[in-house]
Amino acid sequence: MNERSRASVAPVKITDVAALAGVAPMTVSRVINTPDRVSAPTAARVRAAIEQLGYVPNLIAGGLSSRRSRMIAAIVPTIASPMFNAPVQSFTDAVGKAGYHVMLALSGYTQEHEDAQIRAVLARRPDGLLLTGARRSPAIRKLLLESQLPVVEIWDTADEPTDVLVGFDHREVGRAVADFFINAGHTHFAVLYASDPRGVGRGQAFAEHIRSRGLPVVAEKMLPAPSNIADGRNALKDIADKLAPRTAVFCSSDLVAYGAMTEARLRGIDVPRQLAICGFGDFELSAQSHPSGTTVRVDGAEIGRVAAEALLARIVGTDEAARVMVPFEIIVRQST
Amino acid sequence: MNERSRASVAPVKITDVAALAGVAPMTVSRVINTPDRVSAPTAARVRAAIEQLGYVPNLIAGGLSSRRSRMIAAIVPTIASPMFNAPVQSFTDAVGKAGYHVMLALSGYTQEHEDAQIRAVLARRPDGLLLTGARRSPAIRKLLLESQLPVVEIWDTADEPTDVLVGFDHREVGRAVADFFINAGHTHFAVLYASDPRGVGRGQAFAEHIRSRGLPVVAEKMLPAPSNIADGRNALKDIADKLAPRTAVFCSSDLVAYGAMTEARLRGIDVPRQLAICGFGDFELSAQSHPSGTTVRVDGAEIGRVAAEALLARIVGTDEAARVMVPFEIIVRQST
DNA sequence: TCGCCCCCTGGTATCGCTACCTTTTTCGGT
DNA sequence: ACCGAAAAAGGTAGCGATACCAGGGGGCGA
Repeated sequence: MNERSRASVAPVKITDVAALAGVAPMTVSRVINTPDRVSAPTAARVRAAIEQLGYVPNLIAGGLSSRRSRMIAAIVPTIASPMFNAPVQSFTDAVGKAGYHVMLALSGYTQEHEDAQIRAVLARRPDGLLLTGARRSPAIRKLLLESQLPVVEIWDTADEPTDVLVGFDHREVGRAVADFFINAGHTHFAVLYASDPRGVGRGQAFAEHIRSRGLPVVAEKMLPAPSNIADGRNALKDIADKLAPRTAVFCSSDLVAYGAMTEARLRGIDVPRQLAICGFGDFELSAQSHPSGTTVRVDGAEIGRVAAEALLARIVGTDEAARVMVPFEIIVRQST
Repeated sequence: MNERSRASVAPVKITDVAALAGVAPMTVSRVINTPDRVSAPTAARVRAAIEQLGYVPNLIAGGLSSRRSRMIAAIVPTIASPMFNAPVQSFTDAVGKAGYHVMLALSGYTQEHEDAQIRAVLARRPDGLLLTGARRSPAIRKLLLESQLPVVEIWDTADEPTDVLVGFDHREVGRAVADFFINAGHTHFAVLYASDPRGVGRGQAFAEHIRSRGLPVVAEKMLPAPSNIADGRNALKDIADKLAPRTAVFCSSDLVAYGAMTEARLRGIDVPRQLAICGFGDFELSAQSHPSGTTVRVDGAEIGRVAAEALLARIVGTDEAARVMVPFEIIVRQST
């Protein structure tokens, strides 16, 4: 053990502050945590002592004592894709205002890794947990239920969520896009989707809905998750020979859609006249590219905010588990 | 205080495991933390007990006792821009392999907020700290130095970094791009840069270098930070009437560059013949858009990895403060 | 066979803070 | 002026783990 880094970070502890201010440690604790319960002159004296000594409270000790870590763990697949940025940022901001820090863990897109991350963060005794998606392995589900930890699952829906859920139905998105294309008069359809459970949900529901109307799905292709622009370009290359005029393609993310659109134009395929493209996520790129991209918009920031509210309510214990469905919306732009 | 959420998360503690396995708590601790120091049969018995009880160690208690939180705090301006994704992901992976969790905090682009975030995370007694940029307020610098906390600053350079530094010189980038444009035969120049210190560094160094060669900077415009595609489009709109033929514009990010390129093409300005554009960051968009975008590439993942290594070395106390400069590279594509 | 040393294990004392309860002080109402 | 309730402050006892030191047992060299 390294003496230097040990003794150093905060030699000043609450008893030092208390001694300097001439009060009991408990009073210093109150000044920090429940200032209302301390008289103004005492609080001022304590604050002066804190300032003078440069005291930084030790939340590890406080957490052990109070059994509250004031920390919420959030596990998302990745932050490399813009998809989860908005919810993570707004969630972080919202719980931050309530005095909680967020410990962010990245799960990739494999369940084993997510399970491992969940187990690992539980060792830090978070006061709450945000998870992406609503599919848990049985062992983890059991662990979470038994721990009675407040949990919010976002960005998906489920018949029996673990606890609180704030999301939407990806299959419904797929069907809505299918109807949108059908109503626009398209006669042939294709779908490119990432292999994560939610991308698959959107893509397969799209294809099923098309077929249930007796219409042809000329191409259905699965991409790696998370998928990017290059995946979209390559996928369009692969399916280009199957595209009839008036084909409409649904992509599981705006990046894939942008890639498909770029590749189509390079091949002389007119977008949207010969090929209509719809993405998902409403990334800035879709609004600002030319031609701009039709997409499905979900208010990620809203999801983060609502998830934070619901989880915080759950933490203080006032609310029962809630399930909030957030709307989605097809934003029609130039690519359709 | 809510009884339910209190008593629940882990009723099982180390003494329970010890009792079941018929050993002392200390031995259970050894099985978890230093398995080499426990005999195989004992370890097996303890592991069985852990399994049977579903014991999850309490890192808060362990952290208080050992004065090691096994946690590293990372503070970056934002994760909404792709800029910091790579370093954050690779840093997280690398320190994760060494058993550390990362607590990610977002500072926005204001120093006050960053200062507040630093103070807040110090209360959790991280074993190390990753900061973006190398400019600290005097109070924070003093706090960090006195705390002797291992710190790594990334993505910038400084004469006197707080501790370890892994980055590059943004002004050098600006000059390199200026030389690149000059050598390509451009006669007029423009620059669009975000108002964060590093964007300003790149942009102003570019402009100064151009002027020092006696050449004209026909437009110099500051954008909000973080800046996006729309900012790039608007900026090009604003400076369009100042653009002479053979003008070259340097943008402080690939998003701005892409926006500028999109807007230019909509206005019938030929890229790259009438207007050459260079961005910064080598986002996937630049490689995959058409025309593809010339940019400056910095290996963010490498920065994250090296920062992790250096910080971990610092934490175990073997290394002195290091300063690692990572290279950058101009990637020439179709926009120039 | 004896003794030294190392391997393994156990006991004790915190780590820094807060929950809980008790004591002291303040103050309005009559 | 007194009483009782409420506000303010203090004392004590952990929270759940690990550092540190001590002790017991077995292997190996003399």
